[in-house]
Amino acid sequence: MLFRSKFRPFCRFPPQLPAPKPTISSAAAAEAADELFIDSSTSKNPVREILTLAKRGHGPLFLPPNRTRVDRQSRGAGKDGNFMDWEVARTRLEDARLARLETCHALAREGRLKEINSVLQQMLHEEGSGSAPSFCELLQNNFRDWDSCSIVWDMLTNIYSRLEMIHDALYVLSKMDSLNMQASISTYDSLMYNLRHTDMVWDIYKEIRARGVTHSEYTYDILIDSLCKQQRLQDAISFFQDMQGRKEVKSCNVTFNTLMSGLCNAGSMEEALKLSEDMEKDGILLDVVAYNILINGYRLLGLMSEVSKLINMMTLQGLRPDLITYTILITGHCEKGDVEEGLRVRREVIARGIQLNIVAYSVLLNALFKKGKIGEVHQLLGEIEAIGLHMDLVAYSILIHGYCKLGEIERALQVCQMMCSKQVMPNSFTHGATLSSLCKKGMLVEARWYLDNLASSGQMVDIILYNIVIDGYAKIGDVDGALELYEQILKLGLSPTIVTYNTLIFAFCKIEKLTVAEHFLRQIELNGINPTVVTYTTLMNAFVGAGNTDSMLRLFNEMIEKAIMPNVITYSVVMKGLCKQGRLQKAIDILKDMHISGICADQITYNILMQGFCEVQNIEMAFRIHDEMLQHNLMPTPVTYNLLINILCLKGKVDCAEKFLDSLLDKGVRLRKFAYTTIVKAQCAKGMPGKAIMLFDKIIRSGFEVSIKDFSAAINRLCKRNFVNEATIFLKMMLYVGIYPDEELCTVICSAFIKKNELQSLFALQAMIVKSGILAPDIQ
DNA sequence: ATAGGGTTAG
Repeated sequence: MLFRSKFRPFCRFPPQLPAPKPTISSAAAAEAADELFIDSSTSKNPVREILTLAKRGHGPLFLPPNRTRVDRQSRGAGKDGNFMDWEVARTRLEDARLARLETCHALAREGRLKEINSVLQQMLHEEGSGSAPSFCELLQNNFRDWDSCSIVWDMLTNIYSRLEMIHDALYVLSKMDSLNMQASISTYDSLMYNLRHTDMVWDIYKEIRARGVTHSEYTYDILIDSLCKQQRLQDAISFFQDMQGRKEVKSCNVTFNTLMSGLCNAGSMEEALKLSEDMEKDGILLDVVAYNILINGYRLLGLMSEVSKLINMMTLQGLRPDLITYTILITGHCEKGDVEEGLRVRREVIARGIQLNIVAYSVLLNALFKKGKIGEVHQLLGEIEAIGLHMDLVAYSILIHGYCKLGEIERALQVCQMMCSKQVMPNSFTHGATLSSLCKKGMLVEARWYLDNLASSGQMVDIILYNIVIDGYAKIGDVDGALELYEQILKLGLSPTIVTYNTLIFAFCKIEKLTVAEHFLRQIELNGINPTVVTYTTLMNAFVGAGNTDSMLRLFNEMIEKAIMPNVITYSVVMKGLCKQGRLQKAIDILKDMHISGICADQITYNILMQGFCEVQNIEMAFRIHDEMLQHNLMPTPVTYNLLINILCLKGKVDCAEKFLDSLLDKGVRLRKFAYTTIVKAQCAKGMPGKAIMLFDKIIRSGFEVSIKDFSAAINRLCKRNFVNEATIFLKMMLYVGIYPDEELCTVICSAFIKKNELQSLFALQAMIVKSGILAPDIQ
């Protein structure tokens, strides 16, 4: 390095020009580099800090290592043979187990159930799943004659079930059966609860009845909830009605509400309403909880008018809507994108003397983040603090996610540290935020490292975290990375979801391996996994990108045949393909189809259609589409304006373009730099240098970051048309903002000076070139 | 028994 700086070689290597003095663009590049850790020694990058903290293992993003498995250590030591041989280790382990089981039996004799509970929980947690057979053997061989043994067996089943080691629980249960021991109702309840998504629940219930075990206050609720979860709505209703008919138990509100909740969450409002009417006919009135369940059902369906109707109805019945009612209402408004209305309800609730809790605030915070209303986020946070509400895991996760999405990773880190200091520990949701922002920045090495660290430190990693990182690989076109992580998922025994598969299909599309992508679709179908609208839309879009509209239409027909409903994105892709083929009328027909089937076209849909018309230079249609957007209450996007301004300039209507731009600025519309520079270029090309200079000045003063390319585009066009003085003004503006011309641009300007015989300017420029070191020493 | 947070396609 030292050698090279002292003795520059006399040849043109390296072939690039030396780096210019600090300029706007290089400063931006430095910032970008900083963000991307290129300069790792000096950067004080917040993401790096997160990672460093995480690396230390006790950083705020990682749970303390309290999940280490005690037995692993002793087994490892035994295998190494350093301290004792394997046989000794095994014996010690078994001794320890026996000692603990003995403790349990002794405690059982004294009825100290809570203590048995904690001993067993600790032990089963350490042993993990698959340990039931060895425990059964120990119990059978060593504790047969203890009078308290059936309590221990029952609790063993119970704890396995509660720790979600369901196979072990069922194993112990079957052993109990063979030893003529009876499980308790709370164990049966727990088993039913953990098997609520399967039809085994019914088998367990039958066993309870066959054995004459008395049900608990939860048994029927668990059963009804389970039947609803398995979409056996009619069975759930019949069971409830039977139960009432038998008068075996007084049908209490809780059981009825459980059924209502199951029906509403299974999307069956009709059944729920019918049931509630039947109940009212029998003189049983709905309580606030029942109303809330129904109201939430309507919210889930997006039917806010029905929500309001029910709130009125409950008020007429003399029931007072509670905080949960209002939270559902606020959530509904926020989901519709109307945070203002959500905030209005909040004011109303407070005026009625009801204090919002952290759940209601979380809903509002999440919605405000999604709208980017950071000022109001901080206002609400201030309110939360003033009231003295404590932030919980969900609230913190919303903050972390929100800040990450806005790119404010420092803030996210601060929140993370804050929550850890308050003993609120991050979970999978929280980690997802960090992982997505790392992936979004293209920092896949870091994301992967972070994910692997979470997995190896025994923390909860779920399929969504893997999906996030697989998508990160897909987005940068690293299919190998994506596939390798996919294999990892399978090795870990996690089940990939359709999102995983869609993401992998996207990865193949991204690197233009469309045959492979479609083959992958066929493979997942063969494995009994149903593709979704996203699967098809991803592939269809890739075919459009490859210029293969026919294949796109083939897939579109295929999804229709399979009754997979296309959405606004699917239709937009179809329109894009048709536009590419020049079938513009057909594209408009699709837009009409969308309206008929009740799918609202959005800005991107219109932009695609507009682009189609711009490509054939049909200004009238382009503007008609713009008007239609406004008629549909859709705010055009920067892309819309870029398209319109570009088409005006392309057709030589430069003044028109400038007037349009001014009218937009008057309306307070934010435009991208492209809209301005398009007009500047057209003005330069059309011989309107004065206007170009004025507009360019406006660009700079509006705070846009201008690049050498923007200047070159103007100067090249001006020089070509002999506007040398005006080109010089651009050059001066350029130097003023700290950008130096490159070799190519210098050549253009010098040639123009020579052509016009402006030698004085030529010399001045050459002097500047030498002074600033724009050109390499050997050609000066 | 009722309310809040994370992943994919234009």
